[in-house]
Amino acid sequence: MTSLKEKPEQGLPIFIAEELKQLIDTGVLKPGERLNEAALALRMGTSRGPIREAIRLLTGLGIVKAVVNRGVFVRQISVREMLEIYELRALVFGFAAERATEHVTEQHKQQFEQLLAQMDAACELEDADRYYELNLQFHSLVMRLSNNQRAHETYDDYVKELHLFRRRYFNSPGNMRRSNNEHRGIYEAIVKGAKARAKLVAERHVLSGRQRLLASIDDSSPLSSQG
Amino acid sequence: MTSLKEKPEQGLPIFIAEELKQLIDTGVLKPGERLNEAALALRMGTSRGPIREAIRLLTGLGIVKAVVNRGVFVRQISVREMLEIYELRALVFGFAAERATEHVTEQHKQQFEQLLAQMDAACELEDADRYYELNLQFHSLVMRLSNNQRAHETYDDYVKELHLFRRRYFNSPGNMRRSNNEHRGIYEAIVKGAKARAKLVAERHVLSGRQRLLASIDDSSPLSSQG
DNA sequence: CCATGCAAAAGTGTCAACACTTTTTTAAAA
DNA sequence: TTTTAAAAAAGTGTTGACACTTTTGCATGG
Repeated sequence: MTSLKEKPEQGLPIFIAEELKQLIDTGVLKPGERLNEAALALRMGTSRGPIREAIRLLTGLGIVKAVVNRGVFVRQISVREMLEIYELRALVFGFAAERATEHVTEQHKQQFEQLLAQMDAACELEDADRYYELNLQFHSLVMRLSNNQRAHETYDDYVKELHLFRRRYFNSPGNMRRSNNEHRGIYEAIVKGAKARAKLVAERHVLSGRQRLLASIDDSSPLSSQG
Repeated sequence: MTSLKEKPEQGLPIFIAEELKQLIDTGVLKPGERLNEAALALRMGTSRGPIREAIRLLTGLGIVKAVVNRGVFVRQISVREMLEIYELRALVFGFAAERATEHVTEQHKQQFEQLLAQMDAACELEDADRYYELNLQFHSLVMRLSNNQRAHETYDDYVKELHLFRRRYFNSPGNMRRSNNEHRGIYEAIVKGAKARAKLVAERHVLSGRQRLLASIDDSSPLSSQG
């Protein structure tokens, strides 16, 4: 698949780490699964050294978990952990929305309105993939307007981590429409400069996402803890 | 200094990473300084392999920054970054204080009061080291009562990261007293169950710490950005 | 048939050597 | 004296080999 046709301009281990992240994100490597160094080395066309370094990077990032003499495993997120991360994500998003009231410009308003219109269109077409992509952009715009780069990075990390929890989002058309209504509420509060309201609706938007996910797992999934 | 007299029960690279963290925390390795693999290997009594893995771990943790073919450097935090982290730290601490109102018990109250009394004593004795230690415990207790383990970890990470910024805290007796008054305010709001107030005073407590630090650097330090 | 223990296989941990890049030193030319 | 280029030194990047640990599979005995 990816045997170094592309050249690692930034260092082989970093390149491999990116590849591994992708393998994990796309579900090729599933949570709880062990990463076989020799097999990965063969696959990537390198020796085990860079593979090990890449894996250590991911360990530091919290994406995999190492057990001495037994290998590293793709991290499994417990329901409790997921709930905790959602709480923090809501907190940071609320913070950003509040701050966004201070930094939003006419240009940003146009971007917002364009995104909202496009998301409406995606709702009509029931195009979940497109909606998902636009949704990311909307959140990213809010985070950018927080004027706190670190908060933006943290938020993205939370989203990625929550991705580890469940592979695929099921956005029913109904959910998409409801979600975009919430987006409108956030946008309107931001342009009005209604700080407290922006914060509140932004927090609630994330937490309602959590609620939907939570509702969709109540019955199935044992979901071990590990950690 | 630490040439493997102690045995790495958890894996050599992890052990080395801990050592390196300590060297950085204690200022032996200063921000911006390069980590020499061969020298470290010699010092730790191992080969370069485990050293490199340890360094990758630290890279993932954001403690050092790697540049290809030129080595890794102890991370330097810019003023802007410091301010951003302080904002997030305040946010998380406020969140925890609010949640703490829901989980505080009689036993915790006793712990709080003991800590506050001990900090008062440290103020009287002008024992900054002792105060610092107790201060950490106070914050840790609040974070524990948030009932969000991840938030606790995040908070600790922020504190450690801010430590990278300036080696030594200068807590003048006046600052210590003021700080502990704020602690009392937080505690009282928590036991009263005054959520909004607990959140507010907790946030302000962190931000006033930021203000003090900021005031102490205004004149000196160029403090490059790097990144 | 199940339990126990031994041996082979698979896999991780560490190392020393070599390749390549960057930095420093040295020396010659302007 | 300053500039420039080449050689040497220092340092990072990668590899294959070997040591050690864990797992697997098989055979033996109950």
